[in-house]
Amino acid sequence: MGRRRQSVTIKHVAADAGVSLQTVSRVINNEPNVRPAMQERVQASIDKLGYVPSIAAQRMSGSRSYLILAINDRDLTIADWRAREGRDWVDQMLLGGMLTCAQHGYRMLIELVDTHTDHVERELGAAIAALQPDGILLTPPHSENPLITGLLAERGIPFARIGTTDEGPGIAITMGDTFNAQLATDHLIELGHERIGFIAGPEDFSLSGRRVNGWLRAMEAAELPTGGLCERGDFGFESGMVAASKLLDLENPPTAIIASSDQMALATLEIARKRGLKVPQDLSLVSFDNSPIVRFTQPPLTAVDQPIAATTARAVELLIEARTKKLPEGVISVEGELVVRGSTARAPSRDNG
Amino acid sequence: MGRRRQSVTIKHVAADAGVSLQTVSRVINNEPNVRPAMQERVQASIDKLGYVPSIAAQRMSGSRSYLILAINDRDLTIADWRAREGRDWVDQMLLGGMLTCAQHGYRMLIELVDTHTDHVERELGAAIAALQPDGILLTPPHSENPLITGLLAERGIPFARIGTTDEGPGIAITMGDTFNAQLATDHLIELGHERIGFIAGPEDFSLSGRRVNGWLRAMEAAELPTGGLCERGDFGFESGMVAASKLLDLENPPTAIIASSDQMALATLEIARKRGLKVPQDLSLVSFDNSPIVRFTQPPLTAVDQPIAATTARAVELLIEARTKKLPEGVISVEGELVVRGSTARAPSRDNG
DNA sequence: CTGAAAGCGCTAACAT
DNA sequence: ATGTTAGCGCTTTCAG
Repeated sequence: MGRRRQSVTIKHVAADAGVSLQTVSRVINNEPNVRPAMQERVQASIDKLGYVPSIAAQRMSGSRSYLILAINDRDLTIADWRAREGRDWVDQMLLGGMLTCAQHGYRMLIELVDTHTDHVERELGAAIAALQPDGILLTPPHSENPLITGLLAERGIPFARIGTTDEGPGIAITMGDTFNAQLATDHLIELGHERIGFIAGPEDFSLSGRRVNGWLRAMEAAELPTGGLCERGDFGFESGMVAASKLLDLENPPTAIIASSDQMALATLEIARKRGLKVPQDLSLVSFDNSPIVRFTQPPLTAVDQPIAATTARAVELLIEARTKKLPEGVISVEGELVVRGSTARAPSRDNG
Repeated sequence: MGRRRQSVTIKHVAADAGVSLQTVSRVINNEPNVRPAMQERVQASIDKLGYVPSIAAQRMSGSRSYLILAINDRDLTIADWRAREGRDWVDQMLLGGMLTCAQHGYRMLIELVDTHTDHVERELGAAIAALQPDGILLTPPHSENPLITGLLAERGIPFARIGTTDEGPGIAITMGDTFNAQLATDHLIELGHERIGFIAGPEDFSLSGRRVNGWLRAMEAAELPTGGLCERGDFGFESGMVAASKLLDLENPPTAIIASSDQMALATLEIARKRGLKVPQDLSLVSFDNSPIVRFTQPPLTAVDQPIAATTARAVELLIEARTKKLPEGVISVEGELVVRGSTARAPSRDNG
């Protein structure tokens, strides 16, 4: 209704402290060329009046908007929310992103954007024009969409590409997929497993390939065979069933399986149960998301924890720093860790097989 | 870095269409007094240039900020995020709130605020001053904090109080706690249960009382006893263990228990297991959140689904309407529903007891 | 080091 | 029905 104007503005502070607007502005923004005594006097007025600058006005005058935009895929995100299966990707992003933003006086805003339509650019362009964010966080699959990265680069908006190792403009930051897969594989190798199967994710997610590489690397380092031991799924349950079946149908089936997603791990668990294979006695199983549900299965799953919060936090920091420092070149990797639960155990002794 | 100015402004559109800024503004805001032909001409220029108004500028000139602020309790929210136990309250709020906001050209922004400190007012005041939101969504326990509701009322910012029936300024909107508890109780009564225990939530959450009332009402309507059948917990697991034990220690113990939270339901399940009571054969159990985890227990729990998304969506709608229409008086209730799973069954026949 | 002036993009209020 | 003017709160010039 009635136009709500700012209750306390920079003018009030200036008047109270008996200085010019400019000096107040300098104090707010921690700029140099303010004598300590002056700085204190102004700060006292700010505190006294409870003054907080209007972000809109700051943005208007060509300064920052103090807004970081996190762009998520609309369909995937809404599907997760509706499914209510405990996938907490968004929460973890908020945990890492919001808190880091808050530390620097920024806010994080989530924006859902369709990848699959031809008006990605329009949707994104509109969000940028309306909000004028100081930085943008791109999550898969957006982080590998050249239409998007191109647009952002062109407009000169700092952005981070989460979950990709592609070269290009903006900060590339991954969750250590290769490293994490090695971690999981090494864990199984240490438990004496020699035939370790891997259920990969879909090819259009580059992280799928990196995870396969990590597994390959660890297997090769241990001089273990990999031939025929890698099947590909699409991250979903059904595809996991198919892949797990194929692996267990092998003449010489694996004694351990690493699945690239929680759903595919759940599917593997289901297939094992159907075949009378006990987990972990007969088959060890490692999941590749550490989403909440994997703790509630029987047995709870050993899982690679994707450091979503830490990665998001780091990305936000870099984005905020981008205003002053130069963005780092190359790929940044925030490594995950393995959470060992009940689904992995020593390999069954060979004579039992 | 370089001040990033709007690429296409209202000026460009005005020039392109050969009209005044004001006319463009009128078209953007769907205001009257624009001839259809003119409206079309301007819209054509807008589309052609891909113009999107700057929210900052709109807000600056005393118009809307197109921002809805959702205020959540900092400690509780962060604890949930860190625990990674699948509690998806925030996600459901986003699902209902963000999508509804988007339909109206608004954005929803989450802000974490400490309830327990003495500077609640400062924190909230700062958020308001910085963001100048058009509406605010208050979740428990903030929705019942008079310091907050008072501040908001004073500043004349439209706000919704979610999960409360308290009188006062702002829109009060509940998730049908009384109704939902009745629903759960009626379900058990229909299954032939006559002794139905209830584990209430803590007293400082008003919804705890409303849920108890729903249970009482249903029991009384069926002329069933309630004496000694209500224990109180604090929503947490431990308290659920204590409460469930007390109920099952009764001389004439209940054959069914309704727990006011998922954690307390899980605790009841655990206590039942320890005592060799089979769920649902010996004891039926209903949970009062429908958070993701209750689907992964053995057996999966029958649960009251809290319509968080629907409630948030409704609240956002009302907040946006508040600009033009008057806010509704009284309490709005968005009712939930019962999701029947494997933890409820016919009451054990009396001669077996 | 501090201040004064100009302007960001938009809309409310007032013309016409 | 359309155009003009003034100003929102702040920062960036540019002067002192």
